Amino acid sequence: MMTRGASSTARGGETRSALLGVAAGLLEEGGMGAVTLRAVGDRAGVSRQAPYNHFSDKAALLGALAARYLGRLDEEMSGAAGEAGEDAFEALGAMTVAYVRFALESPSRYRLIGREMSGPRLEVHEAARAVHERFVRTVGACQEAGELPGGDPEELAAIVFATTHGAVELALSGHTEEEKGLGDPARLVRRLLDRLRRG
Amino acid sequence: MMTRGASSTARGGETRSALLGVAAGLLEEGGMGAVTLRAVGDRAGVSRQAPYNHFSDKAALLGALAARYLGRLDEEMSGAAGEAGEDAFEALGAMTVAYVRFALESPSRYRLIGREMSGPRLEVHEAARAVHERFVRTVGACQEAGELPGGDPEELAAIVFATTHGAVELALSGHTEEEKGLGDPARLVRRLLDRLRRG
DNA sequence: ACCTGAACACCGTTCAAGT
DNA sequence: ACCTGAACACCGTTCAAGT
Repeated sequence: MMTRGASSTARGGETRSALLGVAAGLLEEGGMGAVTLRAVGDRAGVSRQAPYNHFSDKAALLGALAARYLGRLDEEMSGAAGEAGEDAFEALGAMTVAYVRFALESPSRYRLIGREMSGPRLEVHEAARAVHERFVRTVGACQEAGELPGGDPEELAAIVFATTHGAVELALSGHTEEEKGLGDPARLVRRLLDRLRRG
Repeated sequence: MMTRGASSTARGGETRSALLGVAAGLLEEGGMGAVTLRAVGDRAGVSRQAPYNHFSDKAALLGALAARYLGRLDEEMSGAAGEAGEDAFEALGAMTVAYVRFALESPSRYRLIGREMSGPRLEVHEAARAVHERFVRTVGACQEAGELPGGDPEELAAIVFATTHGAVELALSGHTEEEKGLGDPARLVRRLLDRLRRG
């Protein structure tokens, strides 16, 4: 029994979350083009105007979705680093693997994040910042453990992150030589890390 | 005097090229959202249906535009490498600088290219291949000159290219620390090259 | 071969009105 | 506070018809 006015829909951010879930489903099933406010409303079982009660416009909904995805990415990176054990270098490697897996699991999802990252929405940038800082901390730990060369950890982390992101983009656009294993972004990043370690 | 039927518009791919030019103008002025087939037709002084006589649909026009941009990027990279002189390492650096400049000069243009690169259009992939191969050749020259460590030039080029692309993305999304100079992708790539050379 | 003008289906967004 | 239903402006695309 519910305490105040039973209703199959709405109340207390319930529909808001449902709308985001529906949008995520549409995105991962049919790509960016399938994410339509009308389709979101239909599948959520509400009217066309209803989404506007929870998001100021479509861009706001997409921003909220991207932020949610970034939160999940951060969790998965954190989990992967934890499972990798104590060695900082292995933790960094596991993080990049988790990042790559997250991206390849659903390119549409990854593209949405990329799209929103160059937008102005605050929640997106805050969520991205968490991921970025995790990279910097782990790279710093590698340097302290003597597993990566010194210098500004921000700079080294930027290089590692840029390469990871770039390698994913290369893989998603099919511009990598499969037979050489360059099609696997995780492997490419690992090669970079190995080269940096030796240097 | 024209030889066969004077006309201020059309004939022999003239309008096709004009449509592409108009689309480029709209893109660089107002971003992706401003590129509308209707707006293209209007500004080119033709009807709404006219663009369909030259492109099967909007995606085809965007693909052609991306391919044209990639051609220009390749030319600018080639020019920059030439001006850098004989040293292969300097040529590689100049190429990455040209790449970064091209991207930052017009983010909308760069984003269109990125968008189309993960699409299926052949002309886009061929144009991208030229840029990619230029990177590989120059990296190979650096290795032969002993200015970069050995190993598969494809792999090393992929790392350099991925980092360049990733650094640009970082800069465009504002996730770089300006005060440390990490906001400049060219500088970040230079740091990577220096680290690889020393290694 | 290339063009115009009208039409269709679809989308984001807003308004007026209900509870 | 949250919802529905109708409407408006805009877009990609197609059709019928002209030269």
